Amino acid sequence: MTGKEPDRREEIMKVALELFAEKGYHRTKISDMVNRAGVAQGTFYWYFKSKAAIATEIIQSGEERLLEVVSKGYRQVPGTVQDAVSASRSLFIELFQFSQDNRHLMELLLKGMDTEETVKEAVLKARRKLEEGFRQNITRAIDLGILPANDPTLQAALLTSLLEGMLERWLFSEHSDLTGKTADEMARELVRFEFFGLLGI
Amino acid sequence: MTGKEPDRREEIMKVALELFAEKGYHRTKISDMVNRAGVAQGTFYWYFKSKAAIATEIIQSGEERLLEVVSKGYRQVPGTVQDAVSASRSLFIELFQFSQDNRHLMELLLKGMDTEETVKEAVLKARRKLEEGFRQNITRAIDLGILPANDPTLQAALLTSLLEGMLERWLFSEHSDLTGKTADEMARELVRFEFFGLLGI
Amino acid sequence: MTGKEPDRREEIMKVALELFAEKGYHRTKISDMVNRAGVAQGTFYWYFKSKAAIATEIIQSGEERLLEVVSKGYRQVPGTVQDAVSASRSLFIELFQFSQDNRHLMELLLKGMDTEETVKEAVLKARRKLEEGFRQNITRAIDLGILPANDPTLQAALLTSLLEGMLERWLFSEHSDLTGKTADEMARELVRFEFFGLLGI
Amino acid sequence: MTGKEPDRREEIMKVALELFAEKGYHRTKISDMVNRAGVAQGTFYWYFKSKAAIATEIIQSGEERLLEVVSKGYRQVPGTVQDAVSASRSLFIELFQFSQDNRHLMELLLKGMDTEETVKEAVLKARRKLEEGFRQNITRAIDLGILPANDPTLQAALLTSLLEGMLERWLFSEHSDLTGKTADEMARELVRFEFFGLLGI
DNA sequence: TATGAATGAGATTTCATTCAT
DNA sequence: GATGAATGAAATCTCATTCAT
Repeated sequence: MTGKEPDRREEIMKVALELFAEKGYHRTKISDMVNRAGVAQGTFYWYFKSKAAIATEIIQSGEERLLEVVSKGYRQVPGTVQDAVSASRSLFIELFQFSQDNRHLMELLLKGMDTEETVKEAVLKARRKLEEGFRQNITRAIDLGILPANDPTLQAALLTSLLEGMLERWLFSEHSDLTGKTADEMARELVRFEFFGLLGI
Repeated sequence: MTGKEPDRREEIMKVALELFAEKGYHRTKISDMVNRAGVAQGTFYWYFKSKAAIATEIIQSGEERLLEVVSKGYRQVPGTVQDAVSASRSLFIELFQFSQDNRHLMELLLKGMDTEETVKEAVLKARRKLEEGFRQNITRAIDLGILPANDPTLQAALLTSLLEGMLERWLFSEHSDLTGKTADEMARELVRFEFFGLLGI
Repeated sequence: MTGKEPDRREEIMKVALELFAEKGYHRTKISDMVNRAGVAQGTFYWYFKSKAAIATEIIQSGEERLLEVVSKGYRQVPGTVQDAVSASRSLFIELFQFSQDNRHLMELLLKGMDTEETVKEAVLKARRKLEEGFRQNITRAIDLGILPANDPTLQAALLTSLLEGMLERWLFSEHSDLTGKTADEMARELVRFEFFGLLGI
Repeated sequence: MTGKEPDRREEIMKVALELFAEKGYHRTKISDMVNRAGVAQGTFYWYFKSKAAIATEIIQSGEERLLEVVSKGYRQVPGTVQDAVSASRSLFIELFQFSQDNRHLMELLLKGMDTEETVKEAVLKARRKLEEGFRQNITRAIDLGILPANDPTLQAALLTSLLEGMLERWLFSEHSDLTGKTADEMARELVRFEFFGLLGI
């Protein structure tokens, strides 16, 4: 009544995200969600149209928050290469931190490809938007004469690949040495490679 | 006797791989496989224990062929940076070509994460082995003084991320400009970035 | 609310027991049960984990009711042989009557040996408890000096064999002359043999 | 060629009987039989029409051998009660020994009731014939004035119940104390009860 | 809003039996 | 006689979704 009672909808979304991340989309059953949320099976369908719908909604709301981070990171206009490097570094620090705070979401975004068409679409859209953000930034840097005039779409693809792959290893791969690193360290390494490649300092 | 009679086992594996790539693991039913292969439902179970079993077997046999490409690509010993660059380039050309010729397999390897535990393990194992191949090569280049002494595990992770991400975009993303490029062009761009980063020539 | 609405769970158990008795465990399909109960296939699984589970539950609840009969029959303390004979006779009358009223249950208990391990265990447990009841009674009669001091475990085995065999013939064997007899007559004959053997009056 | 080559038919029947006894009729698959017999799946159907057919045949051939034992045991004509007791005792010794030597067969006969109709019929027929043997013997003893003139059909039923139950406990029940007894001891106890009941010496 | 019982389409798997060689 | 691959009917079970209250 006062706005303090536990918001069922939020609660269900929260546990759904947890479960999707833990077990994957297909192995998560509606019954798992409602059990963990402590509500009845029917209640789920009062709040959500279907399993695909809740997944899609989770992804979309995650996408918004993710893009916010990206857009915030691109506010300053770099003047020199050094400016661009440090701008990039702070963006990636933000991104790694966001991912750490939202690891369930990131797991869904990075692995949730074998699902119903609509869910898959939502995932792809979110990832494409991220890549598009990178592309715009690269284009601007080229326009400003900071980066050489290479194909910005391609560069964005390379950069996003790098980010996605490193996030996956950092957050989810027990077999990787990266698990122990901080968001800062990860960002630093990624940016070094981004600008200078294997031969870089 | 003639070597012409249809090998049911091979046929079912071929069809299964196609379907896994087309529709994903979960949306592929045993009935889809046997219908397309033109055999009875029971025949599937004569050859394979379960759906997870056929997927695992497909992945393992793919892993072998993939690693063969990688090991072949690492035979020459580079003397200079230029040697290393061109060795890397030919390896990646091979890898992109292999992936193009085995796009279904690659789809499974790159996207098959929401599956039964055993299948997922097989996928991860294959990808880890690939990364390990890269790591060894980088280590050797550092030992030879060709690359700066950075953490080779990290570099391998960066490199594999790059490859996996670019393969995904090149082969499966209709939204990407990359679709039109040749294996050669992809390899060339990837290697440029690999060695010189965004700032490279 | 009215106590009249059909209890699905009870209904399914009732129907299942009927079918187990009519057709045997293996020839009874889940579909038979739900068809006869007039519910959907899935409903079965709302109430029971599996076919073995419903059978086990049926047997266990039957065991309880059966043992109640036995324990009730053992209340009076016999003073003479004649007391013991008539106590035994009234117990067996109860047992034959119970069996007639629960012929389906008895069929399961007497014939349900070729089933899943868990079901078989439940059947054996019920039968062992019955035999144990007999053993205690015989022991008491020996202690009271009413019966000669022979091995009570053995005597109980002999007695239970008699009961089980005669129940099987009486209830289920169309080839037997026994079918026409009443519970009273069956008990009387059994008890005569129990105490005096073939040579008895 | 020489009559020495392993008789496939016999071999399959032997393992089938083993398996029926070990696992029950339903849990025994044709594939189990042929695996253990070391022949191909198809071979089974060269020798037997069906699973039910082999079971039926096993039971029928067992029935013959069992009845032979019974008929042999009934050759002497008793003059006194003591004669009858000792004749009965030697018959039961034979029967217990036969059962020990043919425990798989007896397991099938005593427990094989939840099977296809034809198999069930074969089992029942064998058991009925045994009971009929007892009945004839009792009738004769009554005619000779050795036993009181009670209903011989009923007496036979009681006696067969006793035998079947005790066999089951002796051969197959790990929970029973009887397992350690010899065929002789079992027969002696059974005959004591048969003639004198619980009150007997 | 909330419940939880009920549904039923459909998926996987089993296995006795057949058949071409 | 013998093989073993192939069949397909049928059974069990799952689970997203609906519905009466």
